[in-house]
Amino acid sequence: MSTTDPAHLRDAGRTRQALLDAAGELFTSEGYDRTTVRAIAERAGVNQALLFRYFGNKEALFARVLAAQAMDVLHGGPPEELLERTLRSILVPADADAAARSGLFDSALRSAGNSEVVDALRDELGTAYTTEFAAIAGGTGSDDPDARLRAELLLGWLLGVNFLRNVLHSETIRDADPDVVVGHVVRAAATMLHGVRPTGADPAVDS
Amino acid sequence: MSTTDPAHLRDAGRTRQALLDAAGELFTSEGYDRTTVRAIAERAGVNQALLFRYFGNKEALFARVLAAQAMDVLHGGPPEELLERTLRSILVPADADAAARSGLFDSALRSAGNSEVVDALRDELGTAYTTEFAAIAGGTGSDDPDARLRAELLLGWLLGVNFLRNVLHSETIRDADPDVVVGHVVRAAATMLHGVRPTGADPAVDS
DNA sequence: ATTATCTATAGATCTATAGATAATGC
DNA sequence: ATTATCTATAGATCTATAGATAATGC
Repeated sequence: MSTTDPAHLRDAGRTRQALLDAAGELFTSEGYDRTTVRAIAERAGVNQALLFRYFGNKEALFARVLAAQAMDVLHGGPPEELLERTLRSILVPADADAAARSGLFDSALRSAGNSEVVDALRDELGTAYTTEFAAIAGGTGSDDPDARLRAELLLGWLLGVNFLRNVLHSETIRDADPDVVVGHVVRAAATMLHGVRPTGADPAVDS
Repeated sequence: MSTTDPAHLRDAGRTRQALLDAAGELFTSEGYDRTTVRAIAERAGVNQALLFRYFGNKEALFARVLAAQAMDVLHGGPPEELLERTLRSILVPADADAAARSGLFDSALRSAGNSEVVDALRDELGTAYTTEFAAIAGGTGSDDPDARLRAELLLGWLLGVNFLRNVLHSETIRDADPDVVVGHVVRAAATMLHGVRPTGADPAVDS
């Protein structure tokens, strides 16, 4: 790892990034309130005062983390695959990146940030997701209120499944075959999104 | 209200209940961490030291609140109606009771109680819910792993929708017709729970 | 006399800042 | 000389307890 690299002992950019990474991991696993600035600095391997130097305060750092992670997921691929892609990143947080990414939800979820900054940001992210889903649900126009509703219900599902999997560490979901989980959700989502029941033609009917 | 009733100025049972009620409301709206024992006592209209006298500590009080609310929902009606019933209590928290009830989710969700007591309790409640759903999903036996998985995915959906509605205060969900929301979710859930697509016979196909 | 309630405070956090120190870049 | 980093601490919480006070029940 780069932590032991003596060539970067005094690098503002690296320190900043280390703080962002550490904050992302801790906010994800502990939630906003239980993550102390001291813990973030310790994990980042830097002095606690630097957090304030680079981000001003704890909430501003949180907002940065949230925004960065959200954009990562949203622009990780084509919209049609957003559901499956997000779901898989929730189910199989193989690498540290993926785990951090799914942390977007947890962070938003478990933080009760009352600050206007954080609230506004959270609204913005929620809207971005919903709009993306609504585009799929409603075809072209996302101005169909029902399409928007169905999109939001879907977002809710992702939030909840992620919560069960990555916060409560549900054994049932952890031990399940991701393909099976994705199958269940995608099938049910199709029912809801397109208002269509899959034509009986598909060969894989369970049991 | 009874707060002004001079006949109950010095009633241990009433004080205890007032603390439970106040704690339920605050844990729901603020989460565990942001709810201070002082705030609970103030809302209950009693001295802050009494909370410790009657419940020992903050976490024990939280566990009490969580257990009480969970049992309320689980035993609020027949199992077949659990999904719709829970969903409606999430969507239309008409009275204070219903709002408090849906708070079960929020409380569990937003608290990151690391205490073994709270963790154990949360596991227990999750299992109770999942078992109830699994019974519907898998017919008689809830030992079918896939039935259990589908049940848990459903629980996750409820968690997420409740989070959007009652924590993030989503306008889209708040303004939607509860019957429509229930319709979407129940239809999609049926697809997943019974592995069956609804026979085309039903008259209400959207648009 | 018993017990519900209140006052006052100990002790342990946690965020944030002020000011000193030391490593880099010119 | 500039700026990244560290030390030390102020100031504001928050949980929990010890001990005093006052209302009830016999």
